[in-house]
Amino acid sequence: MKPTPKPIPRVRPEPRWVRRKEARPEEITAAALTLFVEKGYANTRLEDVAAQAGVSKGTLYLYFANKQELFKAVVREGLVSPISEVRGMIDQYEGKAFDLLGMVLRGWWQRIGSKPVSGIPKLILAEARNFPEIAEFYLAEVVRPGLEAIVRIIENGVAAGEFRRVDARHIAQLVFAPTFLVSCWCNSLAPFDPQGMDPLRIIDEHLEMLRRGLARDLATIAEG
Amino acid sequence: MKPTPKPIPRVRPEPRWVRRKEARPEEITAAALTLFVEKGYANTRLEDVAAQAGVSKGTLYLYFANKQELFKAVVREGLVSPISEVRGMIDQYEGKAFDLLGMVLRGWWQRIGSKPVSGIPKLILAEARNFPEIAEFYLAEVVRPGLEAIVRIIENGVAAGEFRRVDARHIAQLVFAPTFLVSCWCNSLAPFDPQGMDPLRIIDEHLEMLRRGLARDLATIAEG
DNA sequence: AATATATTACTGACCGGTCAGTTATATCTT
DNA sequence: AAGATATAACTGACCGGTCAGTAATATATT
Repeated sequence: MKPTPKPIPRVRPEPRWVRRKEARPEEITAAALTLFVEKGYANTRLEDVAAQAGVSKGTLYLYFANKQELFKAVVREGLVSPISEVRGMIDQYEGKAFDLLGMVLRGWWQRIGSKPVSGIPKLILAEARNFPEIAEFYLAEVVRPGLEAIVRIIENGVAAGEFRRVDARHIAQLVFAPTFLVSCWCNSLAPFDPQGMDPLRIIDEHLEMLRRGLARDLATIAEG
Repeated sequence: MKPTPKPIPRVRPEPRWVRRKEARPEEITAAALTLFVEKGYANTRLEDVAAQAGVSKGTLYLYFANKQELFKAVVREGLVSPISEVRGMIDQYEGKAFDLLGMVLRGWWQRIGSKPVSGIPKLILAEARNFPEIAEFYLAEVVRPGLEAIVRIIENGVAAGEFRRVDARHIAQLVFAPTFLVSCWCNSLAPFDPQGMDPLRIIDEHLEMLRRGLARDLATIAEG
């Protein structure tokens, strides 16, 4: 029988953990986003979130009051910066309304659609009835401002004589529709049918349809 | 103190319940659909489903092996008849491709979009990762056939010289996008913003955009 | 009486949330 | 510079409620 090995005294024993008060919240919300998107809210175990964030379950509760608050934090964090970015882009723009539409949609894919944040709409959708507070928040902070932004682009286009006279509100919803479809697809069915959708290509086709569908002067359609 | 009233012997005591072997399954799946759509899969208690179906919890298990099977049954049942209906409509059609597009989209709203079944896409979306089997089923039985149908309409339109030369597959996805948006909206955020969306109006605007966006002969655009 | 259908009462796994205890780090003392 | 002391970040075992699923029992139907 081997003698019990005497523990080797290490000069610099690696600590079991280190203090990282600043970094924790973001790491936790990032892990939570991943798991929420993958498994849904109810099916995500906080123990797994903790593990993925490299932390213990108890630690979660040092930073978030409970599961709901963690969920809210995930949503808020995921949306704040992207929105303000797009906002900035639109406000300081001068040029053809249609080109701005193109920048917004393609920018959306680059900064949101292709990133993990794109899973948030799916989450909201699924959990809206269970979290009225979040539904309201999402409506007020994302849906309405986003729609409003597109509405203004359309109205500018109409005013400039670039677009035909349309109901800007309904058209704005149609402008959004494909991005919504894409984000939902990528975060739920795509794993089962990888080649089923080509987001960038769809956005391009969508833009072409918008160009033709919105044109006031039919002669300009051929130019594209 | 009143004497405890002697129970009145009834000639025809109403039965506490009656056998309704045939009717149960549908009633149960209908109740389940309602609750699943409202609360999500995990958050729906079978006890509540049973109550809503006017039955006790144990009875559920006479007709469905477990919660998952009930869920699958809900999805399957909700999709079988609507799909075959739309199928029939498309197969036996002769006429302008664009008009058929209009019939399909407006028919979708009448028979699906405005009905409880419209909540199913939301469910699939939310639970796809947890139910690979259902995801596959939905892809195979709904998404691909549905897309294929639209693709054929577009291709016919192109072949007939009615539409410009387009990539039918991507356009088909764009055709679907607004219906998807509408069905998700109605079943999650609409309760918090009732006037936020007017489905029929959106479909009409969408059709107008399609008419212009797909037209080969620009002269025909003005006709609409 | 026999069987199918339904109810009721129960079980046990699971997981959100808690908290007593542990360990890394900062500060004080010599 | 080297302990000694204090603080707060972190851990993980545990508790309690919830709910899917089951077993035992009752009622309807033939």
